[in-house]
Amino acid sequence: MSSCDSTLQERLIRWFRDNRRDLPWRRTYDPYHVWISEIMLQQTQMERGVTYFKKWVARFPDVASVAAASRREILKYWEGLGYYSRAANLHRAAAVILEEHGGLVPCDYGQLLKLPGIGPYTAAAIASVAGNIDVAAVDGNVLRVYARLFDIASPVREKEGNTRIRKIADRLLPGGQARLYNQALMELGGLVCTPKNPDCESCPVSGYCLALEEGTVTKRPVTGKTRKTLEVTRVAGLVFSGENLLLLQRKEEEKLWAGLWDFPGGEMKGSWKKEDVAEAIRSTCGLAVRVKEHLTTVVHHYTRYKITLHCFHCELLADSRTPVTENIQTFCWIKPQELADYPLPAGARKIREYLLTPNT
DNA sequence: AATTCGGGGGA
DNA sequence: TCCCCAGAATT
Repeated sequence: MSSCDSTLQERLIRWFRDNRRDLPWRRTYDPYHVWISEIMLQQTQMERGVTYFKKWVARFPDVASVAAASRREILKYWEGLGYYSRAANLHRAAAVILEEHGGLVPCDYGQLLKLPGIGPYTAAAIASVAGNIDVAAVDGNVLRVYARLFDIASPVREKEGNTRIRKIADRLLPGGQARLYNQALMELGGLVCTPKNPDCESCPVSGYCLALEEGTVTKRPVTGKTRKTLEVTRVAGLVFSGENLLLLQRKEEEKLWAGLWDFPGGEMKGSWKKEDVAEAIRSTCGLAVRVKEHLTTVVHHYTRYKITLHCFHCELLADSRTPVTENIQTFCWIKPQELADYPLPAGARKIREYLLTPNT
């Protein structure tokens, strides 16, 4: 349009200066803070990320404190945030940073990329936001903003569209201002150029937006095909031996909920009865139990799964022995109140709430 | 290139 | 219900 009296970059940066959210890591841009925030914000919405970030830095003020902590405590501070491999990789990376970088998070793109859990986006984000290094950081927000600004008709998550946008991002990056410009793009995507109901009226660069001009804003970005929801049935046993409750730790090698603690049980195919629950517990940890009453059923969703988790009160049979650790990392017998000390997956957390909430 | 990994929020 | 979120690692 003809009313552009300043560049796209100037407008975005000015808008960012005036409208940016007051986020904790934006106070000093400490590389350690930026690193933690970027890992936490992967596939995670800002508000949740900020909550976890504040708790995290209060307990772990620097790289050395992360490296010195136990995996269990690391996971406890990650509990509920999901994608737990992020926490494991963060823990491993802290050891590398302590050993090879003197405990200081590097701001070099290549060095960052070598660290566990840091890919192309996160390396670029830390280098530019913490170090103001000239490198474009392309996340989901940036894909969306550029797909609209340039009316990109090819799917942004596939090679052609993705490559086009990355070239645009490299070309438009204003030298010496990567810290402000990259954040401005992402902030615009988060506050104005949102997936649904974008607020084009208050967009500082609407005069540059081809999709707005073509009337295709709601069609951009083009996304790939979606998959349908899968329903999964799981069972969990609260196995009591007197006052003590059995809790298992999942193996570090597990893909799902690695290293987290959980109740014995597992996925059930097709129909199932109490005998199947007992068998699931036996196959998990080798214990023989009597399945007593059904206690509660919790439902939770993640990605494209809908998990229905049935929970049963179980009693350890007198002739049963100690748990077998072939399929688990380890186990412990605890008082129900001590469940608060262990990092649990969402389903088990809901069972914990059920157990620890009076009158239910 | 396609899958998998959690969980919550918003429409 | 479906899609999205400051993606990375694996297959």
